[in-house]
Amino acid sequence: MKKYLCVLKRSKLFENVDEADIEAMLGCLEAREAHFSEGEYVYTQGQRIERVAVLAEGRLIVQNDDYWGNRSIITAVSPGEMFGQAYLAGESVMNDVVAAEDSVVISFDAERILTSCSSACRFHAAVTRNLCYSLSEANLRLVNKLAHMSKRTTREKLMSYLSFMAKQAGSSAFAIPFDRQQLADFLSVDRSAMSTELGKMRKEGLITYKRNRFSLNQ
Amino acid sequence: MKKYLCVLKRSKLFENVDEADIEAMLGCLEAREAHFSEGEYVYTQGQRIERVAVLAEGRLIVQNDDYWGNRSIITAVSPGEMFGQAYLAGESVMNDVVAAEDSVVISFDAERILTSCSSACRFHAAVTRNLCYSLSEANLRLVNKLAHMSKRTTREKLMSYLSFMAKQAGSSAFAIPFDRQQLADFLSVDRSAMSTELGKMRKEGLITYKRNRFSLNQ
DNA sequence: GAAAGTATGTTGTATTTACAACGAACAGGA
DNA sequence: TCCTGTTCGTTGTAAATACAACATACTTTC
Repeated sequence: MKKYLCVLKRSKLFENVDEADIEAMLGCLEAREAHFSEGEYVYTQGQRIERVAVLAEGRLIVQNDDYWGNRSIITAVSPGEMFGQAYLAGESVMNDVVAAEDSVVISFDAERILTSCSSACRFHAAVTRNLCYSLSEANLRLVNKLAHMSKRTTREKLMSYLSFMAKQAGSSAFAIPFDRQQLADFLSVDRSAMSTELGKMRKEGLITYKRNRFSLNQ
Repeated sequence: MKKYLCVLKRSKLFENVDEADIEAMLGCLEAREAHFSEGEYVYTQGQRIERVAVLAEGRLIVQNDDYWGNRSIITAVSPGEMFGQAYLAGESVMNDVVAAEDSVVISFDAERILTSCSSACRFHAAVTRNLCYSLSEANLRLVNKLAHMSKRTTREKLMSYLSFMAKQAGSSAFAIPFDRQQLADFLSVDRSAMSTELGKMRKEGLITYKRNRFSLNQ
């Protein structure tokens, strides 16, 4: 497991913990290394996990098949990324996680992470905190995205998103981290329809923009 | 603060901790009681909080005004509910929280919750765990909702939601916790349009339903 | 600077959705 | 039973959106 310490160090779970300390904690956190060949399932729908995992090597796909067999890709997982932390509280997994390449996963016991141990394990508290921070940040991202997505029209979604970005930038002029296609995907709308709507909003004087630089008026 | 112990006990933050232990922890968690008159702001957009709060009495509205002054209600907070936990990691607040009635808020230092203390404070670890569980559950709820909402058409949203409920129930027949209007609001679609779409899906043999009892076919 | 590739904007049409209005089914109480 | 309010389904119309196809602008590469 030693060879993956540098990947673990890059993960949110072990932020501000250095490799030696991570290594010292592996036992305490009940770390396990698991190997998956391309196409193998890491988790399957219905399973209970109660572990938090970090991808050490390879690439995973989180996908969901509905009752009628329609598959949708929820997300991809790259090395250093954490997954499974949404199932801490014991809910059963609702998606399949499958290895898109030969992959190595290192997982930790959720209870152990949450249960503080003897002072011998100095950085245990840092890991607990990192886990909480990460969950908290994820919550915030999701709530914000949901706020935009729950608007009914393309224009409202855009106004919600652009307002948010302006607030975040603390200025009515700001850059967005998406190109048009990515923004459309993010807001779940059609790119060209969105482009048209942006055009209308500009014509009405609500906004001005060029490429990924926007400015809100009035 | 003693008079609110029974409300705190009902909150997710203090689940499985009894009143005496909560009282013993108040100091350690740096609990503060704050009173707000109707209309007063509990938090305002842009603020940094780094506290987790529980509403002890009254009612709060979490609302968001966009750049052009359009206000939207994000959620209401009832006594016993936790709020602010999405800002643990230090992000600044993106919404306004305003008292809809005269309200009492008890807040706790986020760092203190995450930092394990001497064994004198026996149930501190339980609170840390509760906070994590709560964040984890919220994440799961949000991700699932987002999965439904990011579908483009009403039919796809319905199929996604109904599939999810079937999986959760472990059966192709299940009840949903919403009436039609609530379901439409949850999926951000028009009730009557949704009703029509459900009718079509039934006619095509995909589903059968009566009131809030659904069954998936094929 | 020409060519190729990518990103963005525009247009017309087909489809989907929202909206409004109404009627049927159902539930609870007087 | 009748009355009342609520939920749910249906219909027609207006509006919004997706889709496809193409035009334009900008970038990169040679």
